[in-house]
Amino acid sequence: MATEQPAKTRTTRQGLWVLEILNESDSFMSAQQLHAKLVAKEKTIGLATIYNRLRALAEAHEVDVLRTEAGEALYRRCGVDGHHHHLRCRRCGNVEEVESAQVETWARSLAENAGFIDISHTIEITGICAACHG
Amino acid sequence: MATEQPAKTRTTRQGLWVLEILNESDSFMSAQQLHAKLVAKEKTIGLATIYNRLRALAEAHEVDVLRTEAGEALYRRCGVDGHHHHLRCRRCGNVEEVESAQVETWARSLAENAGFIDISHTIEITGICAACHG
DNA sequence: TTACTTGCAAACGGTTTGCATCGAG
DNA sequence: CTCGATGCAAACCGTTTGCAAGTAA
Repeated sequence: MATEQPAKTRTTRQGLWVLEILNESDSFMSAQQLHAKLVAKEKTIGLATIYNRLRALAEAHEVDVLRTEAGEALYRRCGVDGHHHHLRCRRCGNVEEVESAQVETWARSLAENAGFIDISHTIEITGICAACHG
Repeated sequence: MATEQPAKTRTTRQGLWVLEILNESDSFMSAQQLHAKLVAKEKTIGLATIYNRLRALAEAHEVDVLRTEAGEALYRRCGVDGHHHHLRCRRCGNVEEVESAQVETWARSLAENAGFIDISHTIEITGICAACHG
C-alpha cells in the first residue's frame, strides 16, 4: 500500500469544525442544519464553505450522501466498513440503521449476473414510525 | 370532518399529452425531457403545466418518482401492481428492471417489526454494465 | 356559467461559483 | 512568500406559485 498523500486538503479551523459536528451526530443532517449548529456554537463560518467541505468529503467518500424527497442533500459521517441502509420516518424524520447480509448479497450477485462491475447500491425504506402514528 | 373530494381532475389536451409521452416510454424521464419531447412533437405546452400534472400524477400514485444524485426528479408511469427496482449503468445510463419477492418481503417485514406503517421503499443498484467495461 | 386548468413571468430554495482576502505551510 | 481555503454576493437550476385568460363540464 502506498503512503498516499494526494489529499492536499489544508487543515483549517473551519474544516475541523465541520468534521467536529459530523462526528458529534450519528444521524443525517443537511448542510444548513450543520451551519445552524456551528452558529449556535458561536462559530463564524460561511454556508459556502460548508458546501465546499461537504462536497470534498463526499468525493473522498468520507461522508455518505442521500437525497430527501424534497431534493435536499443530507450528509453523514459514515465509515466505509459499516455499510448499511436506512429506515426513515416520513413524519418525524428519525432514521434507524438497517443491516442485512442477505440483501447485500442479493444486490451484488444480481448485478454480477447481469455482467456489471464496480457495483454499489442504496436502499431507503420509509414509513410512519410507531411513535408518530401511535 | 373530512370533506373528501374525489379526484376532480379535468380532462385537458395538455394533460393527455403528458400521459401520452409517459406511456410511450418505459424508462424514467425528467420534467424537462418530457417537455422537450412534446415540443419536438409540435405540441405547445408550458413547463409549469408539466410540473403541475406530474405533481398531481405523483400524488395520485400514477407515476413513480425518484431523484438523481443531482437532485433532479425523474418520473415514470408505473402500475402499482408491478413494483420493481432498477439496475442502472453509471456509464451509459441504461436501466434494467429488477424484481425480487424476497427483497420486497424483507423490506416490509423489517419496517413492520419496527412498528412502521404506510411503508414504501426504493432500491437502486448501480455499476458499470458489461457493454461499457467489455 | 362556474371554477378548474393553463402558462408566462417572477419567486423560491438549495447549491455552486467569481473573486478579493485570509492564512496554513 | 505561495497557493489553497474562506465567504460574501450573485449566478444557477429545477421547481413552485401568482394571476389573468382559456376552457371543460
